Formats: sequence, C-alpha cells, structure tokens
Amino acid sequence: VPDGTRPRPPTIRDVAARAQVSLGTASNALSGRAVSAEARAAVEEAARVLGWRANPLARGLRGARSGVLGLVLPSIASAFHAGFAEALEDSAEARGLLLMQASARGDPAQEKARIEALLDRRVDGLVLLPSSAPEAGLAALTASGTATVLVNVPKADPRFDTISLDEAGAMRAALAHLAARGHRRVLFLARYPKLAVTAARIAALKRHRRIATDVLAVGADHALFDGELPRRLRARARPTALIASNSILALWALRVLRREAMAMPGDIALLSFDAADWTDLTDPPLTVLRQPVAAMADAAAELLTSRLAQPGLPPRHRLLRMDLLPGGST
Amino acid sequence: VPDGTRPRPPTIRDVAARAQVSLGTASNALSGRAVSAEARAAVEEAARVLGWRANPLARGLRGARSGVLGLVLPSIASAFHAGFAEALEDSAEARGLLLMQASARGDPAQEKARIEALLDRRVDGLVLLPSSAPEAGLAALTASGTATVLVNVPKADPRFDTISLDEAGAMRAALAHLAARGHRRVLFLARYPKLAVTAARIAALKRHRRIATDVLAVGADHALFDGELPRRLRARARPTALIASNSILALWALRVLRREAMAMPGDIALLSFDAADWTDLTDPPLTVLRQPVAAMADAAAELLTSRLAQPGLPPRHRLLRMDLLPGGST
DNA sequence: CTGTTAGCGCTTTCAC
DNA sequence: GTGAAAGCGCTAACAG
Repeated sequence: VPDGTRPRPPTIRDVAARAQVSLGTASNALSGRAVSAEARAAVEEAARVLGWRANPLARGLRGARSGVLGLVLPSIASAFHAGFAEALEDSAEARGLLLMQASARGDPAQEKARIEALLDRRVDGLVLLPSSAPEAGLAALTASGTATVLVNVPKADPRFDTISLDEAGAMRAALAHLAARGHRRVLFLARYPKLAVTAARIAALKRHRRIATDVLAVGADHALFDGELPRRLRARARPTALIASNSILALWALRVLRREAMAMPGDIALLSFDAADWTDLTDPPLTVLRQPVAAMADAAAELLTSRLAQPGLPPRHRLLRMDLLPGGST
Repeated sequence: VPDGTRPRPPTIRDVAARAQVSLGTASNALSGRAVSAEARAAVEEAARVLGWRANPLARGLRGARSGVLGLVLPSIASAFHAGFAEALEDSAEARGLLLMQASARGDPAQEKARIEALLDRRVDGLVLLPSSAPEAGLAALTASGTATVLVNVPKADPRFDTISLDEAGAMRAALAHLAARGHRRVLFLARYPKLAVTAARIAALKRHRRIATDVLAVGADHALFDGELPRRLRARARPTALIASNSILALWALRVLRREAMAMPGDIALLSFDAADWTDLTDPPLTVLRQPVAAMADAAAELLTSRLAQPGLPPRHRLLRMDLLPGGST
C-alpha cells in the first residue's frame, strides 16, 4: 500500500475546531450529554463532514464503556459452539454491542490467557463456556470485576451469573424414551467423564432404576473407541441402546455400527446429545437432544446488559431445557 | 461482585518505583529495549511481584503494535469457515498474536461495520473472507493502510495480499472424475451464483466440452430447492450427476434424494465441495473436494507477519489446490 | 544507558 | 451550558 502522506483520521479536536466549540463541549455533544441544541447540531454536522469516528482505545483508557462483549469458548468446530457464537453475535448486535470471540481449545492455560487478553482490552462483559478446570480464568475474572456470564456450568456459581442446561432432566428424558421402547441396557459414550457437564449426565444416568447403564469414556482417543466399542457390542450383557454425549461421538459410533453391519434401531438404538446439521440425515434419522442455542445466547446477552445497567444485582441463574427430537434411530 | 476498594491494577509507574528506576527505563526494559542487565532484572522482578500487565489500550493509543489480528468472515456456521477460523487461531498463536474474530453474515454493510470496528481497535493485520460486495469494506481497509489478506477471492487484487483456491481446477477435476465414470449430464447446485467464488466455478463448468452442464441456483430458499430439484431429476434430459457447491447444499440434495428414493451412485451421483465431518458417513460416503484449510490459514498468517515486518512488499498472491477425495457416491 | 518530558484521543472534573 | 485543564497508561524523543 503506497503511503505518502496518509491523512490521519480526524480527532475530536478537529471536530471541535470546525464546530467552533471547545473540545469539552464537542465531547459532551458526541457522547449525548447536556449541550445546547445549536452546539449539538454544529458538532454533529462537523463530525459528519469530517467523517469522525471515536477512538475506542482512547475512550477505554479513560475508563468508559468499550461497547464490546467478549466470548471465550473451548472450540468453534462443534456445531453447538458455532451455533451459540453466531446466536450470541446476533443478540449482542441487537443490543448495540460488538462481540469479540476467542477459543481456548479446552486448555485451561489458554482459557486464562484468552480471558486476560479480553479483559486487558476492557471488554464490558464476558461470556465464558468454561473448560474442565476454569479456576485460573475465573479468578482473573472476579479480580477484574468485569460482568461475566458462565454458560453451560453444572450448577450456579455464587460469584457469577450462570446459565445451565438441565443435563439431568435431558438424560432422564433420554432414558425414559429408551425405556418406553423396551431397552434395559444402555451404554453412554463420553469423551471426558470428568468434565462437569458430562459428570452431571453420568450422575443422572446412574440414578436411573429400570435401566442398567454403563459408561465408555475414551478421551480424544479415536483408536481406543474403535477398538473398545465393538467389544462392548459383542459382550454377553451387551447394550441394546447407545447414548452419545455429543455429535462427534455419534459420528464415531455410526462408523463402528456400519463396520459391524448393525442396523438402527433393530440391532441397536442410538440417541445423541447435540443436534448437528447432519443428524436428521443419517439412515434412519438420529434421535437427538437439542440445546436451545438461541435462547441461551439471548439469556447471556440479557444477563450481561442488565448487570451493566445495574452492577449491584445479585448473581442470577437460568436453567434451560433441551428438546428431545425423536428420529428413527431409537 | 462485591467491590469495596478493588486494588487498581499496577501501572508501569508502580513497577518503576518498586524497581527504583525511572518510568522510561522501566518501559524500555519491559519492551525489550536496551537497558543494563541490573536494571532489567530489577524491573522484571518488580513487574512479576506486582503482577503487572501491559495495558494494550494505552500502548495502542501511542501507536505501537497491538499484537492482535482480526478475522472477518461471512459466517461461522459452515464447516469450512469454522475450520479456517480455528486453524488461523493456531497459526496466529504460533506467531505470538491474538486473533479476534467477527462474522458478517454475508451482509456487505455488516462486513464494513465489522472491519471498521476492528480497525478502530488498531489490529495489526486483518484477514478477510469477502462477501459478495466487499468494496465498502475494502475501501476502509486501504484507507487505514492496515496489513490485509483477502482469502478466497476469485483473483489477485492489486491492493492486497490474496489467497485463492483453484476453483476452476477443482471444478475440472470434478468433471473429469464424473466423465471418467460415464456421466454426460451434470447439474451444479449453487446458492448464490453471483458470488465470485461460485461464479468462477460456474465459468469452469460452462467451459467443459464433453459434459452437458446446467445450474440450479436457489439462494437461501430451501423451499424453492425442494420443489425444483425433483422436477429437474424427473425431466427428460435429466442429469446423472449432481455437484453441490457446499456441504449445506449436499445435505439438502441428500434429503431430496432420499424422499425420491434415488440411490447413489446407481440412480444419481453426488459430488460436493466442502469436506464436512459427516461427509464420509453418508451411505455411501460422499465424494468431496476438500479445501486445504490449515494451509490457507498458515499462508494468511505468514503473509501478514511478513508484511508487518516489511511493509513495502508488493502485493502477493497464493493459489492453493483442493483435493478430490473419492467416496462411493460417484 | 538513563531520566525527563511531551503527547496519543478522549472523558471528566471544575470553575466560570 | 460552556471552556480550560488534568489526567488515563504508555511510548518515544530528547538531553544528560
């Protein structure tokens, strides 16, 4: 880009000069404070002509609102997270806020780094989908005093506004759905059983009476899964239904089932958390538990904006339900 | 969050005082400029003890590097975009840069707004996956002089560094693949035929000799697609193969094929741009053209960092190829 | 090499 | 209401 003398962007000083008012009055006018009608008109006109844009860095430095919301999530590659991010961007924009997002790869150290980077940039509020060990990041958050919403937490946290999904209720609904179809042995497929959300699902699973349940937890190890699931499917007391803790695991399971030439729902039933765009396209379509992404995003934006308006509010908790969408796979 | 007297975060002034050096020396030490070994040690120790963190707003205000890269893309909900965003975040982090992303929903006005918001915050560089009418945004970009990479553009732009995919080559590969399997009539499914990338694909399609080609363009109108595709599939000179311009369209097509009880590849062949996580899970697995997401992201980061180091570089252009992954669907 | 000083663009007292 | 002036935290020029 050839430079030469790039005309520097106009400052509020330029605007004040052109409107023939003092710098302070220009500032007041542009930030919607009390000024005379004439002064306001002159300043706005000058700003328009000059193409003035407020410099958020300077504004933030002096301690005002930045108009930016931050979002930190474990990954953007899952349908659930991408959907939430997109919905949150909508909700934020509807409230005149910009969203800046960063992903943490499920790594607590990166999570903390991302949170701090956003805090350093003086975001007005932060939405966090916590990793498995979020304490370091949460400590930075409380220390900063920034308005924060924790999304997808197992239970309310007295330090923050929180939004949870009714994991236990969803699991109960899934089990009831399967029980009604005659299933008595269910295998739950999970990646990280220690993850709070997953743990809540497992707890609800264990609490169930009519169905014998078991858990296959494989971490990120695809190979382990590919080896272990077929073994479980051939065991004596083999499960008649699988519940996948997310759509990735459902994919993995589908691959195994195809390789084993097992048909749904005859040979085995499959039910999955997460409604991805492909889940109604399998043969037969998958029965899924769908998270109310848009409602979650809107609740997050609402909690944040209300707290910005009224910082003294006590921590609030919102519990949202998932929908069980029956497909042919169960 | 109960406040009381939250201890304000330490400034460089506090660090200087504790290290018994001047503010300037502290700044020099902390920004890695020339200072004596003792001074450096004292300052670093003080910063560590105090838990000092540079305030990027103040830093940016004075005109230094912000250490932040911006990413503006049309949407995060597609596998391709999400994959690119994630890969770019990796590439940026490997170079010590933070990535801030915002999506524009394919709307040129929002695109411009997002670009300006990022520029206002003094990002060091910006990666843009342009919408169909990016000129307004591009003008803001040239005016600001910020290092920029345009990704997924139909051709090199003399004002920016650019990264393109070889759309024509990919389309030729797809057609050759189909021709070799005896197909002579192909229908290309697109949403926005005017979109530059799509237009490039269509141009390559029309140029082909041995195969009769047609285009079904439906915009975002799912219902139109559901009505029109079956009609085309029942016409006299009906196509024997479909090429979907992205994985969403492939999904839509799969739904129609199932409803029409047409099997792949016997009744009809299907080939799709975009390798989504589910594309090898359909029955039979889909033949897809895969974009080299990681390579694209890394090229973008590389172009940006090299330009930051050397602003005078002439605009560069990178052309990357897609891979044709044969599945059973063709 | 070090310390002093002048801003970056804006908001915010505080007199008038 | 309005204007003058004092910073926000930091970097960069400049003298020592």
